[in-house]
This record gives sequence, structure tokens and C-alpha cells, in this order.
Amino acid sequence: MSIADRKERERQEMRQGILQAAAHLFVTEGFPKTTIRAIASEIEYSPGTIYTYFKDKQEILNALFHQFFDELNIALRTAGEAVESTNRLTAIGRAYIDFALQNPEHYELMFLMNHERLDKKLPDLSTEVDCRDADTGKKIESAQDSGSFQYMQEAIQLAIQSGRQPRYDLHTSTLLAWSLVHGIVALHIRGFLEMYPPDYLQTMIHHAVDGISSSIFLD
Amino acid sequence: MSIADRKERERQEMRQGILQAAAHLFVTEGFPKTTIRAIASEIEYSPGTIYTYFKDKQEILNALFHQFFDELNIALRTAGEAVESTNRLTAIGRAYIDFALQNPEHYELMFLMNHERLDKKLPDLSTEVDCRDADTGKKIESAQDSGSFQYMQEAIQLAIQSGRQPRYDLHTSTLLAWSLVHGIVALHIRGFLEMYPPDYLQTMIHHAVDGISSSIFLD
DNA sequence: ATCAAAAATCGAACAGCGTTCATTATGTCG
DNA sequence: CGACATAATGAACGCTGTTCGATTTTTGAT
Repeated sequence: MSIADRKERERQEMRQGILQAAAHLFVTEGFPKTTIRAIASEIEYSPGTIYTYFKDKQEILNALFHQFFDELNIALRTAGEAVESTNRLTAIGRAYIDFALQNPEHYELMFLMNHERLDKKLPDLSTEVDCRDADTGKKIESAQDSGSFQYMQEAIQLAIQSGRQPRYDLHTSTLLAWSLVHGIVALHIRGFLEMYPPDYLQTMIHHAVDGISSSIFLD
Repeated sequence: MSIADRKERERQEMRQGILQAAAHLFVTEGFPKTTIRAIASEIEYSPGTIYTYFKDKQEILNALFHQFFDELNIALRTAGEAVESTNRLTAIGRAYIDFALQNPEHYELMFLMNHERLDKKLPDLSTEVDCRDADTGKKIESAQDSGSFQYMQEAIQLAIQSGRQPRYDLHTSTLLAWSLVHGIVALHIRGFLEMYPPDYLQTMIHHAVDGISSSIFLD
């Protein structure tokens, strides 16, 4: 079994090498300007070899897409678990904005770019039968690879359980909170907030994060 | 003088024809899939002719960019002027979301796509000397070609003057309002809200619009 | 009307792209 | 060792945005 294992391991290492080179080029040069030939050159292989490991350029992007989402997930949960549940939503909001502003190219790939057809793999909190399992009892995908959205929603629910008065229902509150932070960083990354001096913008964003709660809670 | 005028008019008509064909293709096929050859074919000219009227493909996009911004501007001001100043912000927010959801490809070009280098031509409300006119009293760029952002800000200022208590300063309030509506439509157009049933999503958006005010005002 | 000058149009051509594929090389097993 | 699967190659295909000399059309003055 060892030889097949090694083969598979080498294959994954090659995939990771391609992904690493691609990520570097995507981040520094942008997605459209990153050519398959450039990726191949970076890992010192022929262009055709790329296609032994990925179906096409889009699939490379998809792989990075999921990888970056995992990073965001970890960043949010790390920031969230570091504070008690009452402050959690604010901490998550701040971590979200920090992640986006410190990794704008990652955020670009994840949320801003048009991925045509791509399985978003977002938490399907399908309102009704969400955790329809009953037997096994662990359908929530280990709650680890469940999305950032889900975690934000859990934080809001915790705040409500702690006694805060929600303005809207849970989903609407989550949507508003997410829209607010996404809207700010999306406008910022696209350069629509360039008219503000950086420090003033920082202050506004700071207020915005603190304001997430006041947007969705009555008190 | 008439012949030079006609030449110029014909030139503008040709430009408009190209823009119209390009807009149609951009909207139906998307920007990357729209080729110069396809645009040329649509207006029944040779590909090279396009370059007599536009420097490159990007400049066609820029022209449409400004054109769509004018459309949004008009839509917002029409909706805003139709109601008294106290309800204006909500009316603008609703018109903004309606515009984006009814013209998602326009919104894509305006706010979602990465335009690399592009003079955003956004209202330079440079925080300080904004409407420094005093004498004439109409330095606000005829208030017509001034941006949608500016108009939203004016609506908020009107609400404040009507006695509403702002949570933050004017710029921050405007940023929050804009981020909220942009965030919602951006997430929606990118397909991140597909897990919600359409009618439930509509309700949430409805709440969100009504909630703009409660986000930035204390009362 | 005539005719040079100017402007507009054309379409072939160029370099680059993502992708494919027959060929070559490499490594694995009977 | 020899048969075989697998990986790597790089030329080639069809496409792209763009350029440019050749061609046609339009202009302005005689």
C-alpha cells in the first residue's frame, strides 16, 4: 500500500505547489493577468503539466476559494472564541474587516470576483429542515467547516440569549450584519472610499464595527 | 460650420451605436465573454473600426460605467424627490436596491467588477471645503451630475435638520447607509444569498431598507 | 466637375491566451 | 528484463485584443 500512498501524497504535494504558485501570482498580479504559463514557469514545469492536476484555470481558482474560506473561518472563530459571548459579534465583525483589509486579494477572490459557476459551498441554513438527521445527530458538518456566516449567526443568537433585544428575526439580523461589513470592505477594496483620508476612514470603520450591534439590536 | 457639426454628430452616433451594442452584449454575455469582434459584428463593421472610436475595450467599459452611473443618479433623485424630506432616505435606499436588482449587470459593471485603472469620478466630498461658494450659492455642480452618494448624504442631512438624532457624524452615517444597501445587493448578485427562499429574501431586504434609518438614527 | 488631401473602413497579421494531444520519458510491477 | 501505467513535454489549435498598411469614402478648394 505504501507505493500508492506515496503516489497520492506526491500528487497532493504537486497540487499544493501549483496552488501556492497560483495564489502568489493571483495575489500579486491579479487573476486575469495570471497565466497558466506563468504558473507553470513558477513551479518549473511545462504548461501542459498543470492540466494533469487541475481540469482548468477555474478549478485552480475554486481550490483557492475554499482554502481562503477556511482561513477566514479560522480567523473569525479564533477572534470570536477569545471573548465572552456578549462581545462576540463585535469581535467577529472586527476580525472580518481586518481579514478583508489585510488580505484584500484573498477577499477579492472570495467575495468580489465573478466566479461564474462555482459551488459556493456556503452553509445551507435552509431555514426549515436544516439539521435533518435524527439518527447520527452530527449533520452540522462538524460545525467546523460550517461557514463564517453560520458562526456570525450563532454569535447573534448568543447575544439574544444573553438578553439583548433583536430588532429583526435571526436571519435578517445576520444578513444585515454581514451586509454591513461586506459593504464597507467591498466599497473600500473597489476604491469607492478613496475620497476619505485614511485615518478618518479608519475611524468610520471603527464606528461601523461598534455600530453593528446598534443596527440590529434595540438596546 | 454645419459639415463639421454633422461629422461630430455622426461620430457621436457611431459611439452610441457601439456603446449600445457593447452594453447589450455585456449585459447578456458578461464583460469577459464579450469580444471586440462580436461588438463589431453586431453593428456590422470590421473589428478594426471600433478602434477609430474607442482607444481599447476598457474605454468602452468606462463610457458605459459613467452612463450607468447617470442612470442610477436619475433613478435615486426621481425616487427621492417624489417624497417629502423625512422619508427621503428610505425612498432612496429602496430605489438603490431596486435599481441594482432590476439591472444586476449594470450594477456589476458599476460596483462589482474590477476596473483596474479607472477615474471613478465619484463626488469628491473632500470633507472640508465642500460647497465653498457663498457668493453664487450653486457650487454643488448643479447638484445634477453630483454623485448618488452625495444625494444620499443630503437626504441624511435633511433628516437630521428635520430633528432626527444621528448616531454618528454625517459622513459615517452615509457610509453605513451605503455599505448596508451595497452589501445586500453585492452579496445577492454574487449568489451568496441563494440559500434563502426568494420571498423570504424579499422580506429581509424590505426590513433592511426600513432599517437603514434605525441603523444610523437614535430615534 | 475635378482632384489632392483627409478621414474612415477594412481585413490580414501579431503576440498572447487557455487548452489539447500525440510523443517522449519515467517509474511500477509480473 | 519487459510490459505497462502514469507523468511530462512542447508543438499546435482556436481564440482573444490590438495594430497597421491598403483601400475606400468623404471633404474642400479650384
